[in-house]
Amino acid sequence: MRTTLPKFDSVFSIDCVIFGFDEGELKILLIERNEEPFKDWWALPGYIVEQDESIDDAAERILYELTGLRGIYMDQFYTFGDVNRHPQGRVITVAYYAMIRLNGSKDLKPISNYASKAVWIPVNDLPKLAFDHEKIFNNGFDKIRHKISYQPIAFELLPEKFTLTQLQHLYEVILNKKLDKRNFRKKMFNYGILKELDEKQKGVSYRAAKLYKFDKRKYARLFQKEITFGK
Amino acid sequence: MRTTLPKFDSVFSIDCVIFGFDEGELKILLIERNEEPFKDWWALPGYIVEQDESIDDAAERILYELTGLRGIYMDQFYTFGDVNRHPQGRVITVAYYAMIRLNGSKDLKPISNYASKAVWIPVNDLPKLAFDHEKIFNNGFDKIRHKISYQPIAFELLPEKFTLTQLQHLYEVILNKKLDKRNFRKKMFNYGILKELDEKQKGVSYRAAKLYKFDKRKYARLFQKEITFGK
DNA sequence: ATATAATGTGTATTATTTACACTAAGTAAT
DNA sequence: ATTACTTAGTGTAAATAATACACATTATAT
Repeated sequence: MRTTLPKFDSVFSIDCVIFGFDEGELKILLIERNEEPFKDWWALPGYIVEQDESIDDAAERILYELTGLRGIYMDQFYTFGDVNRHPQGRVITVAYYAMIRLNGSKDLKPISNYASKAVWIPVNDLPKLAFDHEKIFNNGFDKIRHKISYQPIAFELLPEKFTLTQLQHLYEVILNKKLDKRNFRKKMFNYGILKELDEKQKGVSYRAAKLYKFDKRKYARLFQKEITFGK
Repeated sequence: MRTTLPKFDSVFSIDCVIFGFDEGELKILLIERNEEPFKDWWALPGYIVEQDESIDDAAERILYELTGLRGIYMDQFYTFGDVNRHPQGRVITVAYYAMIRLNGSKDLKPISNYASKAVWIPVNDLPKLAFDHEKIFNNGFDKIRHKISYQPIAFELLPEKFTLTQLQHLYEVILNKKLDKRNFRKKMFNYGILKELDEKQKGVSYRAAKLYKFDKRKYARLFQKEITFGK
């Protein structure tokens, strides 16, 4: 009977699907790999978990190394553990998604050296990816599509102040579906998590829309219950 | 720059929350551990993933070793990767839940030797568990509670033929909530995934209820769409 | 002033969810 | 065979949520 842990060549890594919403397009952050295997391929940002860090910490670190951002909304969504998913050995990867506010920010210079660059690429225009990263991306995209229909995570992708049209466009992009303006607004107002501001859009060449903020307190209260199954 | 995988003492394991429904109670299968650490403690069935098996395969193997069953509904739900969750080294664990039909079957003799026994224990009456297994269980329970509200996974727990009252009791136990009989039936019939049989319950000391079967084909059709967000 | 382009608003219809209580059928005991 | 018991099985009205659908308003630009 085994009383100590076995030692075989196994490691675990983190891969991140980092979503951003910019100029009406949903994008993810991809890196160009700077090391073998798949050197020079596009890939999801990810790396091996250090021995003394939790997987959540590793996910945050990787995000930080690539974007310089901390305290971002991240969720673990699935772990990929097929035997041959990594050509150099047994590597299982825990996948996270993150959502960040882009605000028209440019491509980033990664702090890490495992990536030669990091670029925002529209989800509808992704290149071939290293490893099983396409599968990981698809799985992550499905997850946020599902989640957005019962939790308004969309706010994480928008600037602090946003218009309802921007919010609707984001929903449309994620759900890949046109929505009705009046019904959409009714639904959002009914959630009661929008704070109307005394402010309007600026710099647009047409009628400026009202700006709104997201009310985190009410949000938290609303989605504690989450699941409803009446009497 | 690193070009090969690092080798430090890391392994990954699988833990399973195996649900069963028996005599109106929701239960999970626990083992009594037969090896250190936590020898003689209660724990979730789980073990280290072999080098040449995928994590999904490992989950199925572990379930098989404990129950003798194959082809059971299983879903990966979360990966736990805190640094110190295992006293002997760095072990992350990928958690799965499974649902099996109990049919009043007795406790099982495990085929494996890492467990001295395996016992069905009501979820409302769990002992202290080894490692972080309480956290894992709670997380898994939350997941099925969530999932049952949009996919009728409850059928996986019931015998092939069941009464509506049994089905309702199962929902009530999982949701921890009384449901209204008429509304519940209406809802279930509306799904259109119940096949009414020409048969009744036997061996009960009161009016026997009609038996139903679950229509897998209609189920699959119904839950392909899954998410709805109207026009 | 005028054209332009997006904002912002209401109502009727339908479907879904909820609340609620009694009769019917079979079993068991006498 | 009657009776008592226990669970099965059923309908309707009210409230809420979801859907379909079109035009006047407002700010900007010329």
